[in-house]
Amino acid sequence: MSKGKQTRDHILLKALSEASRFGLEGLSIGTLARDVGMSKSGLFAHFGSKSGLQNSVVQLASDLFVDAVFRPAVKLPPGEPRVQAMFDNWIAWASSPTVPGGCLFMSSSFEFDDRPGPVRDNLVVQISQLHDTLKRATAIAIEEGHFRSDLDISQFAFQWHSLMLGFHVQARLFRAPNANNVVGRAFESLLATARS
Amino acid sequence: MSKGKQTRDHILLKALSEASRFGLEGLSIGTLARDVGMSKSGLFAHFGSKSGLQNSVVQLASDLFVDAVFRPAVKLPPGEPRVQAMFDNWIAWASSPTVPGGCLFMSSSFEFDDRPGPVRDNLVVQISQLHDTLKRATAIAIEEGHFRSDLDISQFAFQWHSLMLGFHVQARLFRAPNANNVVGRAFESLLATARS
DNA sequence: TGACAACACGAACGGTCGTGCTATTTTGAG
DNA sequence: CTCAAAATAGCACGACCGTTCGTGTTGTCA
Repeated sequence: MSKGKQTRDHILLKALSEASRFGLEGLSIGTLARDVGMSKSGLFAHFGSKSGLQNSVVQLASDLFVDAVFRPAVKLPPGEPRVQAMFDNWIAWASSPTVPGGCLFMSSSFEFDDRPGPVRDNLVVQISQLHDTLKRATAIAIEEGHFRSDLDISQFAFQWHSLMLGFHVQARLFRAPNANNVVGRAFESLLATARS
Repeated sequence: MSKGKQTRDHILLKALSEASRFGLEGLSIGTLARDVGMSKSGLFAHFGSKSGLQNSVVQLASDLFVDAVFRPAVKLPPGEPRVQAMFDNWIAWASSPTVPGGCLFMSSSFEFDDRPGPVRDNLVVQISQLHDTLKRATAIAIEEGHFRSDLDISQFAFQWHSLMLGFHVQARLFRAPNANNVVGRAFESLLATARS
């Protein structure tokens, strides 16, 4: 890997960490440059603009999310085991030191819902893909006979996604120590209504 | 009402509108002053600091929320009717022109979860009260015999709250036209699991 | 090793940020 | 009508914002 890509990756990892805490808009090129120990202009040249930096962070977040949440899950038997693994991995990812402020897609969903532009567009694409993967996993669980055949897939994915948002609020805003248990029980009861 | 209070209220209403779109941190004293047609320093004097302005906006949001969501609901018969009314009113509030960016507490929960300070503290208090009111309404529905006596109140409130967050994402990020229907069905199915 | 591209730097730009001051205007009570 | 108090404006500040430019330094490959 060339020197440039190495630096770029180093910057982005730090930027993702910052963005998870203070938002994508909270990213500051000057502060970020100081944190990684280089000049503002040197860092800036890697991305061309602030929105370029933000989009790169979103891309990295997406890649790491897939690696941490989805990819390990598909190694398990199809159907409910995969669904359960995706849920568990997602919770674990949201508590990973890579994103000390929690899953970037959770906070960014609210930060950019009313900020038109390329970053918002990119976020919508990435989060839609995420949401679609949830639906696909649900569909497979139906095919495998684990879930009811008349289960509404969109409805299930929506409730699943909602629970993850609720978890974020309990864990990060309220700092509730039992947030993991609460969301776990809620998901289990969601599973119960879905089983055949 | 004195002239000062009048101006203050006018400022805060506009500030709430802005904050619902771009976040409490996205508020800018200069921009806000231009919008309401007064000088930066004149506006500033009303709040003493930016966090003073932010806290005042949170307070206003809380007052208006109670007026729009909770107060009309308690005029209904206690129990499930009130729960249902709170849900409906909350959805309506999130689409009200007063908050063109949606319910402020939804977005602020994610914006300030990692920003220590007086604004975060204030938000935690207000949103906790909100959450407690959900729990109280649930408890009453149990007392009235509408809900199962062994229903876990915290669990119910958590799932309720989560659905509202999910609704925000569907409606505002994805701009899903059927967001109201989706969340409505989800809440109905949540009610179904809670009934005795 | 020499040459060229890739990379990083420092300085500066026009703006906006929140926040102090001091004046001036406006308000409302006696 | 008067006059103190309240409200607003004007101006300036230091800091930081994203961005541009010209120049040096460093890595990469022939």
